[in-house]
Amino acid sequence: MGIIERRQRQKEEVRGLILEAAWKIAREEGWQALSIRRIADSIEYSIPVIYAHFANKEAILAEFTRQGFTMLAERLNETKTAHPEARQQLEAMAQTYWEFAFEQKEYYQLMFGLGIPACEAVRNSPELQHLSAIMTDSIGQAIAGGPYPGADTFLKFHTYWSILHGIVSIQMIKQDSDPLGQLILRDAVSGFIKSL
Amino acid sequence: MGIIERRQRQKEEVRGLILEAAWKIAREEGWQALSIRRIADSIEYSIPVIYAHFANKEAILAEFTRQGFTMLAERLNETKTAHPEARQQLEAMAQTYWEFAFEQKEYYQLMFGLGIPACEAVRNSPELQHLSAIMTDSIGQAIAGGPYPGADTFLKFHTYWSILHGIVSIQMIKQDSDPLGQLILRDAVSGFIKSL
DNA sequence: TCCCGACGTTAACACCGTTAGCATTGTTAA
DNA sequence: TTAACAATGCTAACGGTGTTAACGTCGGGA
Repeated sequence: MGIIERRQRQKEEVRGLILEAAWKIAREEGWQALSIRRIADSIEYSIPVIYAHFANKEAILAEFTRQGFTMLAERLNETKTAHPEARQQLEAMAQTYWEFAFEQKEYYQLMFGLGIPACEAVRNSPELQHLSAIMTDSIGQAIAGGPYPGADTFLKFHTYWSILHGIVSIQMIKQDSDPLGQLILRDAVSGFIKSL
Repeated sequence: MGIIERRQRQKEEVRGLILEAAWKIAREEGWQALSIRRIADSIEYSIPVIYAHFANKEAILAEFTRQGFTMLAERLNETKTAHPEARQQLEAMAQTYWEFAFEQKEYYQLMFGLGIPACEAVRNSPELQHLSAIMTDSIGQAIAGGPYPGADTFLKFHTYWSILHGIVSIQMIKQDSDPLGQLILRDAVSGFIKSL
C-alpha cells in the first residue's frame, strides 16, 4: 500500500506550510495582520484547504500558543539544569523568562493575550501620571521611614505595580476566581513591603 | 443666541448615548462584541454619526481606557487617605487594586490589553503543566533548604510567576525597552527569594 | 470500465471599519 | 419673504474579515 501513508505525509506537509506562512506574517506584521485569506494566498491554496487542517483561526493561534509554552519550558529547563542551587535557579530562570519574552515577543504576546490596544493613546496621559503619583508617594514615604532610605523610589514603584498587575492578570487568564489569588497578592505585597 | 449652545449640548448628548450604548454592549458581551454598527443600531442613528463624534473605533476604546485609569486612581486615592501610615497604604492599595480589577473586569481588560485569546484551549494543557512543574520544583527545593520550610510551594510558585509576568507585561506595554526593566526584575526576584 | 471518495475549487453569507456623496433641514442674510 | 448656506444625518458603497455550502475533478479499487 503506502498510498494512504503518502497522502498522510502530504497532508502534514500542507499543515506545516500553513503554520510556516502564518508565522511569517505574524512575525513581519504582527498577529493583527494575520488572516485566513493571507495564509491561503501565501501557500497558494484556496481558503477551505486551511479549514481542512484547522477547525478555525483560533486553532491556528492555539497551536502557536502551545509551541510558545513548550519553547519557554525548554529554555527554563536548560537554565535550571545549568545551576546546582535552587535559589540560583530561580534567579537565572527569571532572567531566562525575561529574555524569552522579549526575544520571542510575538509568542509571548500571543501566549498571554497582550492585545496592546488603545494603550498607545493613554500612555503618558495625565490619568496615568496621576495613578503613578499616588503609588509613588506612598512608596517614597515607606522608603524614607524604613531601613533602606537609599532605595530608588521609581524602581520600587514599578516593582510594586508590576507585582499587582502580574497577579491580577495571571488570575484573570486562569479565570477561576479562587481565593488563592488573594493569598498570592497578600504574600507578594507583604514580601515587597519588607524590602522597602 | 443660545442656539449654538443648544446644538453643542445636543451633540454632547449623542456622544453620551454612543458611550452608553458601547459600554452596555461591552459589559454584556465583551469588548470583542463591540462594533460601530451595533452602536449605531443601539442608538438608532446611522453609522457616520458615530464618526462625527469619534475619529474611529479606537478613539471610543481610548475614552473608556481613560475613564478606567481615572476610576482606578480615584479608588486608590480614597484608600490611601483612609490610612495614615505608608506601609498600611501600600497593603490596602494592593487590595483596592485587586478589587477594582475584578469588579470592573471589562475596564481592566481594556486598560491593559488583555485580549484573552487562545489561552482558553491551552489552559490545563500538558505544556503549561510542564512549565509549572519546572518552576515549582526549584521553589520547593528553595523552601526546603530555607528558613521557612512550612511555606506553601504552590502559592509561592504563583507569586513567582505573577511577578515575572507582571514585570514583563508592564514593560511590554510601555514598549520602551529601557534597561530599567532588568533592574526591576532583579529587584523583585531577589526580594521574592528572600521570602522563601 | 465504472464507481466512489478524497481533494481543492468557486462562490457565497454575514459580518466588520471606514468614507464618499447626497438629501434634508434649520438658520441667516438680503 | 425668499435665497443662500452650513450643519446634520442618511444611503450606499469599498475593501476587508471568518466561515461554509455546493460543485468538479481526479486517482484508486472493484
